Amino acid sequence: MPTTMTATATPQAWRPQPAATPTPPTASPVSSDLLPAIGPRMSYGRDEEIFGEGERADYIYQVLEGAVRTCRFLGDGRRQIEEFHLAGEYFGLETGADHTSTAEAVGSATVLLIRRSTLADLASRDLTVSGRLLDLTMKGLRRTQDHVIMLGRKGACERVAAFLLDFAKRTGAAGSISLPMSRQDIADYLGLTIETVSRTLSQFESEGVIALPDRRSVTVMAARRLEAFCD
Amino acid sequence: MPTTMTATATPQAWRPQPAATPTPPTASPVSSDLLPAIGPRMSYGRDEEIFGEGERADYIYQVLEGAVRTCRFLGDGRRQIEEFHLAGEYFGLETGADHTSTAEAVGSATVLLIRRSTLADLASRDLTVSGRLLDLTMKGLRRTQDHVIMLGRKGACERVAAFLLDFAKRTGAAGSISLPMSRQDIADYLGLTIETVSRTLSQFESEGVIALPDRRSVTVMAARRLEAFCD
DNA sequence: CGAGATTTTGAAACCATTCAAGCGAGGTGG
DNA sequence: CCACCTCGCTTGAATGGTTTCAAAATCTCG
Repeated sequence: MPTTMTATATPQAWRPQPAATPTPPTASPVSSDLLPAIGPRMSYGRDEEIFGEGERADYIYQVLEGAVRTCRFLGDGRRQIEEFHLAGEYFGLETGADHTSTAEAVGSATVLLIRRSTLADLASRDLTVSGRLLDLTMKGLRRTQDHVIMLGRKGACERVAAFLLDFAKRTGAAGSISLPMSRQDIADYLGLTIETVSRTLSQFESEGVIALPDRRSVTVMAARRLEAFCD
Repeated sequence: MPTTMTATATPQAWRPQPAATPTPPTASPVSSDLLPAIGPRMSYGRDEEIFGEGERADYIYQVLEGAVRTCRFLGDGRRQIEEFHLAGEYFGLETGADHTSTAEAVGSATVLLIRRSTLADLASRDLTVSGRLLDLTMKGLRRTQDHVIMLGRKGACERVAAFLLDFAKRTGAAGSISLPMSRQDIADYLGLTIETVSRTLSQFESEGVIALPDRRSVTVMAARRLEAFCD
């Protein structure tokens, strides 16, 4: 399956080097709502890289605004998005010294940086922190396992339906979903091609299961019927 | 891709109810080499269930002998194996109250049971334990992410090649690999059908990359060439 | 309004699956 | 001990879902 060329022509389309400069760390520390840690903020523009695979992992991150995608690349450019991280969610936790994935802003995004050494320090004193960290990691593992069964055993319709429902649930959008990511992002998350994603959405629309008001919105008309596609 | 019926005819073939009775917990506690925890042992026969999805997760487990598979099922019987756990490895860690996967013995297997409450207790006192637990979980997450990119973006040859190399590496088998699992297990791990796995192995053999002395053995003749298939 | 990028749609090709048959090892009973 | 049966695996042929290739349509933004 020498699959998907992730991008059309220019790599910059989906893996752009920071042409726009990231907002430098602000002095104003903001306390995180989940971990009692503080740190600087950073803002990124659409498709900007937050960290790259192989870079040193000195921080972990929490999304404050926007959405972030973590992904990995195969030698020939094939891309697999591991997860979309929405406001409030954490990403960039590593067990080793380096990042094993790349993180990029899906649209404009602001993230909170938490120094790993600070966190380790904190966790060694406060049991709730280390517990929270473990819980967070396990929840991530669970989600990734869901991803595995989807990619391993589900067809295109099931994948797209599951994606829409999951996204609706996570954003708390009752009915109308606003998608921050492109079709290519969705395809690379679902292990499909952009064409298949588009066709599947069109099919759902023609069946009256969803409506597609514009390119970045999906209205769920019949959640029940969508669920029936999931498995 | 209304895929793979996991089993041929009888569900018992791959999800047999314990006809053979599991060995009841032994009185002799055995200390674990990784976590300073002790507990009873249990032995299981081929394809016997260790715990089922939805059951209460009172223990975590370490493989002492043999191999264990953790998997999940879709409504229509499709199966996805999440991981094969070999001697020394842990499985069954959960963040919630219940197991989210099913665990079964691949062949005969012996496992060490570690009571979750005991472990939690231990972790709350000993920082090395809680750290070890987090590390373990993160390593599991990393492996699952590897699984995701494989299922999402790799073709059949790449999957089988990667599986063989990973298994060889984990068992420390230089050259000759002894597979405890069936072709169906491999297929359900790789998100393929049994026929595709078989064909791919035959192809590798005909190309001189591997040899297949018997059904449960693989000899890697040209590791370098096998690696080239991986991505 | 025009140019480029993204998305949709169509047709053809391809890879993996499905369906089906044959092979071979292991176990059982005569 | 061998015939016979079963089960797992292999192999072949046909089908089909997804991808690939190509082009039209739509949106975005200067």
